[in-house]
Amino acid sequence: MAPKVLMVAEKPSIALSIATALSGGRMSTRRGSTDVHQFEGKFRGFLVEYRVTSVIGHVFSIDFPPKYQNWELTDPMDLFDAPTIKSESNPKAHIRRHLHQEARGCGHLILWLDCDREGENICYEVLECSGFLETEGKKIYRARFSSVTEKDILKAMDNLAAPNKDEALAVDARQEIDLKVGVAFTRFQTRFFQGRYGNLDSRIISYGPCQTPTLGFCVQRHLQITTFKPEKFWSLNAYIFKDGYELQLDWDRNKVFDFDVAVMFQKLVTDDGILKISNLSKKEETKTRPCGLNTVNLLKVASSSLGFGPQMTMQLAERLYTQGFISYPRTESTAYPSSFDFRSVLDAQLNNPLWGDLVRSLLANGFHKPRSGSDAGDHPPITPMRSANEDMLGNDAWKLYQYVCQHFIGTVCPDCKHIRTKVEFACGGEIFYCVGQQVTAKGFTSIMPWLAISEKKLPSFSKGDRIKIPKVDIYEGNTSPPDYLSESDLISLMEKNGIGTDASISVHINNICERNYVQVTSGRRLTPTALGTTLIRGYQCIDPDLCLPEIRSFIEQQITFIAKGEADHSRVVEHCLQQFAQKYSYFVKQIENMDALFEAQFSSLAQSGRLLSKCGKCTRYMKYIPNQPTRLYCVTCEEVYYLPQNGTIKLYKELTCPLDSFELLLFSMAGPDAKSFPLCPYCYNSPPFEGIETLFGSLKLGDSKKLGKGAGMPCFLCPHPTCRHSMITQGVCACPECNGTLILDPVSAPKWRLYCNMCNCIIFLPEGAHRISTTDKKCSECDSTIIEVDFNKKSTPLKDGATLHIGCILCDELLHSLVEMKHGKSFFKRRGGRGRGRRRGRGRGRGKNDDPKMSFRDF
DNA sequence: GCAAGGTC
Repeated sequence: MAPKVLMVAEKPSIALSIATALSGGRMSTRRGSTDVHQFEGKFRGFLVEYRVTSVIGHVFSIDFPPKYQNWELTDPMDLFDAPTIKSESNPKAHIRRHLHQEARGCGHLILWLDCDREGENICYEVLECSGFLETEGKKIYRARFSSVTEKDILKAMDNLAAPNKDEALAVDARQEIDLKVGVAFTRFQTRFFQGRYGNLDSRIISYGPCQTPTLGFCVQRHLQITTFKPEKFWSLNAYIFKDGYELQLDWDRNKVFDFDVAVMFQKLVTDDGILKISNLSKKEETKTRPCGLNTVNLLKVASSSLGFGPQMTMQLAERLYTQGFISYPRTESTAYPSSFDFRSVLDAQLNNPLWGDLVRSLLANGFHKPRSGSDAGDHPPITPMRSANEDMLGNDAWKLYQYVCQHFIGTVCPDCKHIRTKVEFACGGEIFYCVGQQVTAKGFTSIMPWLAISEKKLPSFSKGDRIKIPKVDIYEGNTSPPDYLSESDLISLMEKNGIGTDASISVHINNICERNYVQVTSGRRLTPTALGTTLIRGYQCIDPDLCLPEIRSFIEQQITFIAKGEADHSRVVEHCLQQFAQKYSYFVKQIENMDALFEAQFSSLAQSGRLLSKCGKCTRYMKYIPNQPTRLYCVTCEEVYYLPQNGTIKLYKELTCPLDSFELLLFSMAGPDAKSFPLCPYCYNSPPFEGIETLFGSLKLGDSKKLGKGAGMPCFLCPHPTCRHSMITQGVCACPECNGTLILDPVSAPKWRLYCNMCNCIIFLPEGAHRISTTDKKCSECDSTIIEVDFNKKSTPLKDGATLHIGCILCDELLHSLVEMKHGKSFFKRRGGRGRGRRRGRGRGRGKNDDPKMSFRDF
């Protein structure tokens, strides 16, 4: 059997290109987590079976172990020294399993990951999954390629190298530093400010080495605008009449800031009264055609000309790419590889009704190669692939596609040529001028008309001409502040300062919008909110480094030492984290300074909200703060009680919680089939239990997510992960002892307890009860309400959907006779010896029954 | 619930 060679690319499309190039299109494709292309071919002189597949970006992502996931119990400072774990980024895709399976039986592995640091890091993720590192005799190769053309792929196959561990480690370092710094600061400031002010409407107050400097740019501009002091200025406008029309001349000094000086110059000019043409220049200028389109430029144009935000642009571009209309949309490069086939790209556009003619003439008369740009070694510039029309793509995607086409055609068009004429006039020692423009060759501007040169004709002048000045006006103006940063300006700043990458710039901008730090206003300009501004001003007064772009470049520079093999990975990480931990600790100490700014900006809880329900501690009414996060604030106790979000809240039957005397509330979820449930604000905010034995084993903190399917719905009411409170339809009935109201203990699951709010009687229900409701039946013995209990299938020997009807909680003997199941079988064994006259105990005491399952009180 | 980076 032929030896097997496995090849792994970063994304399915590259795997396909590689397989097609190496097999000449003669391969078979197997579906899997990602497609596997198989074919036979030569490798180092031997006939082998190739398998080409891919990952989908990073296989793993980094996080903290579960122990550190609880915000309440983890000091963010400890995160700097915490261990980290890597888990599959997308467990559902089963990439790890896929690679492991495909690697079986393969003696050679060729890594075709993108040729950048991230790609190098993914190489080692692939190595880990494939088991290639552990097995002796298996060969690992790294293909280095700058494009996925057949030529480049074959060249890479002839020059296989080894993966670069240092570059991979540099990425590991960045991941760990970003995680620890971001999460520590985010948790601290979120917990500090969250709920502290009434009109502070953000649930998460995040911090990150990319998003925060991005916000910093927007706020910096905002501060320039708000602190701007307009200044008066004056300028001279000279007018002449020539060839029958009036022409305004510009003043060489542009403007002066002293009115008397302006008047003096005006006098000098009017006293002279004659303009002499002192200089006349005429030269041909070139406006060069564009170079290839990269992601950043696409985002800028889409925002400024098409009105699409970066997030939307990337979504549209992604769709156009997966449908084969454009090439890969995440690229830094503006230069095409030398072997690029421009002709076939143009061929695909021949039938376009808008630019087909232009393309035809370019193909017939020869076209230019694009202006040389920069080759980042990642992917070629964004280029149209298949031809399309508006009906195929839909309005927005069509606009973006159209731009990509126009830009591409522009890159292969001639440059635009124009003649610029400048006439200079001297008068009274001052110089005035006017400029004319005449286009001689439209070049690429015919397909990109928004870049066209506007023509301006001038009358004919000759050097030495003397012209009488009819009037010289003084124009008075005010200097004006700059406008808010446009998205396009911000993208430029981010690119210039190395914030984010082609793939992540849009995410950072989206982040600061979603976190309510900035708002997109007309013309896609970014206006910081009070929260955004206050945060940045806060960093500026505690530690300005925290919001400067240098914080990113510092990390990049440090990890570059690792990538170049100049420094040890763990020492660099340790050094960086030590510095950030120091910054963190200083920030925590100084947070009061930031809080002072918040206090000035936001209203205190005592000033906001309306009175809603009574506090169980001081019995006074607490305030309901409707701004997110919605919460109650007790002005007397100065305590905050968070409420479930995204719904409405009102008093619940004026009942109080038996555990803490807080008034119960009724929460109704939003939406058409909104559910409602009662809750106690105090219990809802109580810390969760740890180590409790549940239906699902011993429970640890942070386990609630793991319970997953089959565990039923988690509780909306309390933080207890196994509480099934949300499923209770009616949790109250009459107490058999005193006819008071029985209320479910909100934190007692899975052992439901009923409390009586009058006599403090406690009644335990059988374990596993997960839904409790009152019925309209009455106990014949004592006239108490009969309640109904549903059991979870996991917790009882009952069949699915079984229901246990329980009789009167007090009168034991009735219990037996009332037991029935929906599926016809009895849950309780029929036994003798129980009957009237048994002890009618109350409370927690364990009864002496033959069968412990028999009595509620035995649980 | 938190970062930034891949990719879909």
